[in-house]
Amino acid sequence: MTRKGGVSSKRPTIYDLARIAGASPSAVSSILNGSWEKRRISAATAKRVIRIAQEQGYAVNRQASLLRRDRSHIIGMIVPKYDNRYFGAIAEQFETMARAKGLFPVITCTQRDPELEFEAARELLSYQAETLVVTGATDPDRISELCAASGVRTINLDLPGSKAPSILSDNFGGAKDLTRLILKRATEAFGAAPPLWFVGGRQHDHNSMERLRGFRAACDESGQPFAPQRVLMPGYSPQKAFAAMEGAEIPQQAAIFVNSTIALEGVVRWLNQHPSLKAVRFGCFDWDPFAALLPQNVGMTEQDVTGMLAELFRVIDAGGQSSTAAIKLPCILRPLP
Amino acid sequence: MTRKGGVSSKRPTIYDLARIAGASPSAVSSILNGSWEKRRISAATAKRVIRIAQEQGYAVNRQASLLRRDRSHIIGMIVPKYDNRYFGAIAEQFETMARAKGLFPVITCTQRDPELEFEAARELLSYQAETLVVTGATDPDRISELCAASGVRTINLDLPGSKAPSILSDNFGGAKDLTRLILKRATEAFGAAPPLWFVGGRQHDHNSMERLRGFRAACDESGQPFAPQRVLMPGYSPQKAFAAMEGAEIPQQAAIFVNSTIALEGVVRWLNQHPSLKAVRFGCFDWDPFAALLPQNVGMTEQDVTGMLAELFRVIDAGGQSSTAAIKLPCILRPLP
DNA sequence: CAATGTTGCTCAACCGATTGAGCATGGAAG
DNA sequence: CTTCCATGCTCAATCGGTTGAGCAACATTG
Repeated sequence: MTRKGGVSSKRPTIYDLARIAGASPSAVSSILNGSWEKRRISAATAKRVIRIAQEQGYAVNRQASLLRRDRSHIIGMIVPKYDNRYFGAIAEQFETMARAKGLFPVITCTQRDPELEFEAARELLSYQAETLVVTGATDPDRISELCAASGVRTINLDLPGSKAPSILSDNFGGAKDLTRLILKRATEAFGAAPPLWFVGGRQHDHNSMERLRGFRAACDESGQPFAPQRVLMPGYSPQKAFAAMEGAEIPQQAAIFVNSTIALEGVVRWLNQHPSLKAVRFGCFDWDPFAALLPQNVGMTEQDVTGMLAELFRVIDAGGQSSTAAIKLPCILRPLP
Repeated sequence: MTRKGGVSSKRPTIYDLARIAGASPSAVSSILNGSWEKRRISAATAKRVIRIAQEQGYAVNRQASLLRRDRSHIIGMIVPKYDNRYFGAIAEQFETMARAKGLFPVITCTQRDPELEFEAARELLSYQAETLVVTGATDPDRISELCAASGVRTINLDLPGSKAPSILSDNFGGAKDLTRLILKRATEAFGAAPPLWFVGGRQHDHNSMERLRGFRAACDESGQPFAPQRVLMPGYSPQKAFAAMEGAEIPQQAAIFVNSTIALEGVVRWLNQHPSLKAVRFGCFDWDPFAALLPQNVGMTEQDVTGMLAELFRVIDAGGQSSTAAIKLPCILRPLP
């Protein structure tokens, strides 16, 4: 059996199948994509072609198929990292839900690099993605503009943007609740409210700012002084959080609001190197099953990933007429024993 | 400005650009894909077309481009899960390294569902992936056969297959080292060697079998009895590990070899509900930064993800003539204080 | 001044699937 | 015996880039 100019094997096309089956390429095409009944192809021919396709190991060429069709059903997602539970869960559930909707999910991980984010968005556009979901990007509006120019919908997940619908956690409320819990537990442990640090995140990151606002609100509410020098926002990485801890002068009786499990990695590594600080209490915005078992941890804030993704697909299903207003979902506070 | 039969805006094509620039579509194409010097297009025309492309927000249609070109540069990967550090690191580093090689990585997560694995492989074939990397699949040989029929290379990562090159951790050696460490530490803690459990993984999973073999070798070597009823392999999920622990009658002085952080989630959740077992020691095959801080944890086995991926791309660069023999990489044992 | 080479492009076929239009054939109705 | 319709297909254009072949216009060489 030879195909494609005499070279044997490799990727049969509908033309190969048509020749073998003694049918026309258009018949084969419609049989394989399911439109054969509408096109009045007999069941006998359909059965024969399907058998031959199977024998030949035929797989449609999506490039050719999508070139002609009007919809690609591709939905792209940009994520900053895979290496923590939060984004891992987002990626995994996104794939599952997209597939359940008959879409083809393509996720790409952009390491919080603004240029890579933009390049990845371009690339997904080139692949004719119909929708682009942007998570944890530095400049979502730039991506939204790029996509809008090509008529591609974008939706911001877990970050706000002014040019596209955004789905967010209630970072303010979540942080306020977590701060309250930390203060309560630390006060119980130490007999009095200890100084409270805020560690992790980025100065100009919207989520970080909102969480800091919630942190501050809880401090104010309980009459705790808010000290700007105890706010450490060195960026998202365990190393940076660790380095920031080095610079902070943390007393033996202290409490820490840790902004993300990424920062928590640095914080606990540092605390572990300073056994005199065994009494220090912390709480963390974001959830991790192992971090939840650390003895100094008083509670973790779990973001409602399933809820956010359900909301995401609701917005997608609703079509283009959705507003750019942000949808906020409450977080789940998980106090620890 | 109208394009595509009078409808305004949406996705300009090279034909639109050609019309605007007063050039031919082939000139525009070669300018935008970088082959214009070879095709003797003047720098002036090139500059003009590039400017117009930018103004119009042009992005190449990969579907059309790939249809004609002979190489797609797409490299696919199948991963079972994203929600743990091991596969998170694999996915992330794979993307980074693939991009550095000028490839377009497409990762899909298949939830350890054999049918979904196969479907995902088909799908990646349809997108003209040139290479498919299979991780954690139930039946890698079935996928290898499918791909071989289309002339697509497959490479197994972290699992052995007979139909494609495989890159593996030295599960036997890693498990033997970890078991030794667990026995040593538990003996130190209890004064005598306690009964040793093996928890996690699947009965017919190659990696689990190899680790069990290493576990057993270390038991034999140190004169510890190997008790089959203390081997619990309920499958990969925290819930299953938890349930298995419920059935096991673990004494206060015991030690556990935990096969994967996924199983560890269930094990520690269970241990946490049984405070009388505070003394129980465990070690875990796979690494996690927070699990590493749990007081009962004596050590974790880190698989050499970077090394495996370096090996993977070495095999890919070497081209088709690589053998189907397995390449084994040593694991890194990380003892904990 | 003819032959030759170089520059700067354009033409048209092609990749593989999709799809609107249309063409035989056979049976039923008038 | 014609007309009409249903059935079961095939034809050919098309999607948007890519690429080998080729063509003017001009410069250079003998």
